[in-house]
Amino acid sequence: MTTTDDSRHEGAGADPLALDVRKSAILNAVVTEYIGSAQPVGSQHLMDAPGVSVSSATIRADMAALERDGYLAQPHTSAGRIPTDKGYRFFVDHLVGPGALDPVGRQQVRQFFDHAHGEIESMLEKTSGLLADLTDCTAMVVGPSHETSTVRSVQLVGLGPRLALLVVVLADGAVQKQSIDLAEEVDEDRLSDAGRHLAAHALGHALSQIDPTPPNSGDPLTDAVVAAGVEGLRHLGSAEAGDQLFVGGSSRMAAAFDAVDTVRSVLTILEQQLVVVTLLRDVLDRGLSVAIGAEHGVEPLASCAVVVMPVWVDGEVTGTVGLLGPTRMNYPQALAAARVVGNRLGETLSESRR
Amino acid sequence: MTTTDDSRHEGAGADPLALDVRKSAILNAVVTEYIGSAQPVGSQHLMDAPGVSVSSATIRADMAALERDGYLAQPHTSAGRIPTDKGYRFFVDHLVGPGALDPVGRQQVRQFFDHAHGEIESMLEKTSGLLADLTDCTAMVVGPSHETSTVRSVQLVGLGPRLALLVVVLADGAVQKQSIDLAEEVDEDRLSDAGRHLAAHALGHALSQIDPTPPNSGDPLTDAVVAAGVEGLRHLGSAEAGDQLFVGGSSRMAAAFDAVDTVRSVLTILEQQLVVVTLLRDVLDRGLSVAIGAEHGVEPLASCAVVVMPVWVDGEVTGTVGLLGPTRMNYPQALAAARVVGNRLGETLSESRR
DNA sequence: GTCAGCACTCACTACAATGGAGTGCCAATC
DNA sequence: GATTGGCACTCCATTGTAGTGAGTGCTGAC
Repeated sequence: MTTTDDSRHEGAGADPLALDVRKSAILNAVVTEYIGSAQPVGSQHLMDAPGVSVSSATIRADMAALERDGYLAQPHTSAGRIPTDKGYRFFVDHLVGPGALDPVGRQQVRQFFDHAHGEIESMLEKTSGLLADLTDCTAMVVGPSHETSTVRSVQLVGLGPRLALLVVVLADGAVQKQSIDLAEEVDEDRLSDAGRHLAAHALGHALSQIDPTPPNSGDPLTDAVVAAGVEGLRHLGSAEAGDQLFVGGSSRMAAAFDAVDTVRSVLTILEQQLVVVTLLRDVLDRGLSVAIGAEHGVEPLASCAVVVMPVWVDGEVTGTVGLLGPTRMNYPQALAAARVVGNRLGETLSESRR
Repeated sequence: MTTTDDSRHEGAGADPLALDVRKSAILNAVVTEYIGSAQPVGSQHLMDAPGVSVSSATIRADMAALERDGYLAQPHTSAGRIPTDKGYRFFVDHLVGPGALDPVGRQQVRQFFDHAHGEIESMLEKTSGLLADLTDCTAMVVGPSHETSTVRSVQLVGLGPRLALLVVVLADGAVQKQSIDLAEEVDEDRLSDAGRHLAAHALGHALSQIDPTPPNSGDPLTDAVVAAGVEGLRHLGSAEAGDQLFVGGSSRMAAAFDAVDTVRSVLTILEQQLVVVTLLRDVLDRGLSVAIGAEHGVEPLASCAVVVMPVWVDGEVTGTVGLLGPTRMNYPQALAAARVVGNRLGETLSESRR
């Protein structure tokens, strides 16, 4: 009797997230089952789940308790149970292993990154496609922020009498540009002259750490152009320039929901780069790798979950990979895929920096 | 009596697309009504349509004839009629005026292009958003092809011991890049030397018209780098490099159809840049500005129509704007919006070339 | 605490009945 | 002879009525 007493105390502990061993197993089984079938799960189906070797009646009692505690919900009286956001949260937090990618997926990832080359943008774009393929979710990839990347080359190109284009190549191979309006007419020679001064001033520095006051060259017009160029450089390195976002597999959202309205509102969100980037950053800042339902503050995504992984380049977090799917998405698979792809992406980017 | 005889002859002419004045009016009314309501249109509702001042019985007879000729279809026996692709085609081909944008839309367009500035990519991206807003369709914008644009600046930047980045600025402000694998290790000095040779060779020429055999410089290693650079340039100018496509408002497709499956297959197509660009080009090449249903060969878009307008820059067609919607889209509005936006976009791009 | 048994709930399906929008046809009319 | 009002007909959509079955909560026995 003492043993049963013990387990009962375990279940009734102060921590609202602590659960009976069996209840936990049941919850796990419900989530797993529901992720696969998208149908409410009844007590009968759970009898042969691992860690649950009791009768359906007992399971029913436990499920009723789980519902009372907010982990499960019933669409209607005579239906099975589906997990609530809280239920998914418990599932994710108490996942045993880190989850591994299936062999086929691992092969895909290896093949992709072994052949990855060329422009960074197209690689990130393709990475989002890869992630979407692996997980059947919509994938989001935020490119390395340019604040910390060092300048490899700076050039001023005249486009019109009072219009110049500032072209910057960063160490990671990213090319940024910024049009610069000139107050006065500047001839080609003086422009390239200013370009050289600008290069001398900025080369080798991170975009965000460029001294806002360049040294005087002696010629006021050149100085003005250089100053405009420095301003442009700093703007490119500032947060306003915005990180580039690549969304892949948005069509998967249409397969995930059967309500057209939901699909529409989710797609609308995905069209707003700023919202998506902010969402991913927020989740990461809160130290989470999964945000379920209402946990992220974006109203129209209430029936969605987000999986986020940082991308480490040379010991710094400079990018993000993310997945968006219905709350009943396959979390183990999604987490594994995001982790693996995020890591390999970071490695690949680190290599190309050298 | 002769007058009625005349009108009958008109309707029974050899041209299968020629129609009775009244039948034509009825068809017009059906299309207009159906575009608005998405519901099959009955004979009663057409009695007060302009150009149709006859009883419902007469309308019924005409509608039966129109169905026999393939312009209309009936979902089922006791329902109203909906237009077939052929019906839409007639509607589009016999539209009276060129159709004008509503004042609000016109204001939006004016405001947009008056404030348009900066990088060409972000402008095209925003243009696709504008078009989607104006028409409630998904908008596609294909940027100016780079084949004909002249080279304003060429630069070689070393990224690694055997990796260089070719950065090209074109006259329209587009920046292109291409990574170049070098067979041997090349130091910074020699690289910039090769860059100067490359620039001297390519500056002022259109990307596609660069002489594939640059003059010898005397130094074999430099020559090798220059040759690789020329190849890179020609690749950028070739069709393979692909035109850049911007898709805006893809969420509108979810609102247009109520079958989730349709939405998914359409979104899947929209994710394939090459397919979309090819589709737009094909339609334009066939001299059409509208392709309805099966007219474009893309199977999954069978329930969609495409509206295409060329973008003229300095007397040449270099880009495309397009709209994708259900076959029951608002053609007059879509055509007007695409025409206006395409024209203004062309003007804006032409200006920035100077 | 666990379990078999039992009554109960409620979505889902099938089926018939009804209403109505719309059609096709025909005889009368202009 | 084109047009029209009248009329029978068709068939979708809606409603109502069981019947079915999956699933639940409860209870008393072990």
